[in-house]
Amino acid sequence: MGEADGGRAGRGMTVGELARATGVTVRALHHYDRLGLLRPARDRAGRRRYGPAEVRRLHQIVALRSFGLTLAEIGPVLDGTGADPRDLVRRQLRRTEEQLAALERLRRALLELDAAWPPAGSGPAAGPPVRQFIELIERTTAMTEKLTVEQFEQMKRQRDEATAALSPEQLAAMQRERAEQASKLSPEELAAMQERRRQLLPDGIG
Amino acid sequence: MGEADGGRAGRGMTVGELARATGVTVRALHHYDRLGLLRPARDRAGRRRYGPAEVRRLHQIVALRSFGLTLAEIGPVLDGTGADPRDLVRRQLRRTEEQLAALERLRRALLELDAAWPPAGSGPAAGPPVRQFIELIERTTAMTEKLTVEQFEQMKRQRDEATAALSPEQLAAMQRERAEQASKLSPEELAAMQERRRQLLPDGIG
DNA sequence: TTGCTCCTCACGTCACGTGAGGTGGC
DNA sequence: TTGCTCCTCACGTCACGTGAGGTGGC
Repeated sequence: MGEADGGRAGRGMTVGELARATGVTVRALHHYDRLGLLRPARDRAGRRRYGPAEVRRLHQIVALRSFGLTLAEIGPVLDGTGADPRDLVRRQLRRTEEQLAALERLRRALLELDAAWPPAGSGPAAGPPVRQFIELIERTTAMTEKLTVEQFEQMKRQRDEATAALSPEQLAAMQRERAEQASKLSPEELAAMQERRRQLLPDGIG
Repeated sequence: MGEADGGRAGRGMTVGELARATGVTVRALHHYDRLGLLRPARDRAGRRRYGPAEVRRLHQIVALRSFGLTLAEIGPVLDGTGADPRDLVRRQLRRTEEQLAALERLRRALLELDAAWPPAGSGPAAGPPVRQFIELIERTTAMTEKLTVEQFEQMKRQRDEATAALSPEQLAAMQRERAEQASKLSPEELAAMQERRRQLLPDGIG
């Protein structure tokens, strides 16, 4: 037995066959081979031949990768020489939750930005949208350091100029949008934003 | 005027100074320079000198980066030659929400995995934790393709072997954990999991 | 002989980190 | 003269994608 299959399958699948069967690209399989993560046998012509054991290992690799492990972590785990898998799972969980928290902050900031946008139909008098965009971001973003007095004055001047260029209708629309945006935030979030702004003011102002 | 400041500040800040002032690393500033994103003047010795305009631009870069824009996107935006910023914000929002959805699926999977863990105090008879880990993952993971009959038989055999190696107490504990895990899922999620498993079965089985 | 698959370099991606080796101003 | 900061290469990161140029089996 072992030759009853015609000899071809007995030597295992080629990269292309395995790639088609699993959805993992040929290049990825080359990559895993080079890393020593998944080393198939070679036929006389030097081509990779994947047997059942390698196929199984590939499925494991794909599974572990889908759980967010790096390739460097996967090798030791599969060989049983890595850390306690349960710790690994919990570490992954912590990593994931940190990323989730960061993404949720980003999402909230983008929503704020979108909501604070000047009204759409305000015409060409609204000025170049790019400048408004930048200013909006500078106003929305929490800067890491306290503003200098000059920076503060400059921002004020620019804001005043921008405001002066708006029609009364636009001003009203902006105020409405701001109020609407504020209504979406919890009291705690509102307080946090105001505190953030306060802390950005140079000493002796506000 | 312009020389009243002593000449030094008049030529702007050095990279090191700017780095210390903003928290952006010297290497990053070099990087932005090379990309053409933030090109300071040079003094006679060839050193970078950042004036107020460059400092301001840096703040804008940092702000846009914090919103998830790539450096390649930031340049055009700041120069006003990019796409409509509002579209950009909304695209970012969509990207972010997709990433959030993916991370939430991952989190849920990791929680399932952690909850399905064999009891801790079950002693050395529980077998090498790594093997259990792998099996657990193979059972938990949604594979992309239908299992072959042989794969299915192999999985069954392995599961039976693993089960046979467990003490009655361990078996009971595992069943309890599974029930507990199931109770955390909504009826829809449970149905989806069962459907997923059904679809993995080879034709003619189950 | 023509396709098809396979092979091995080797550069590119993204936003820098991290030396390596050398120079100029206080 | 000693530090300190600055400079420009240039490789490394992470998991491959994407050609480039060549070979072997049906």
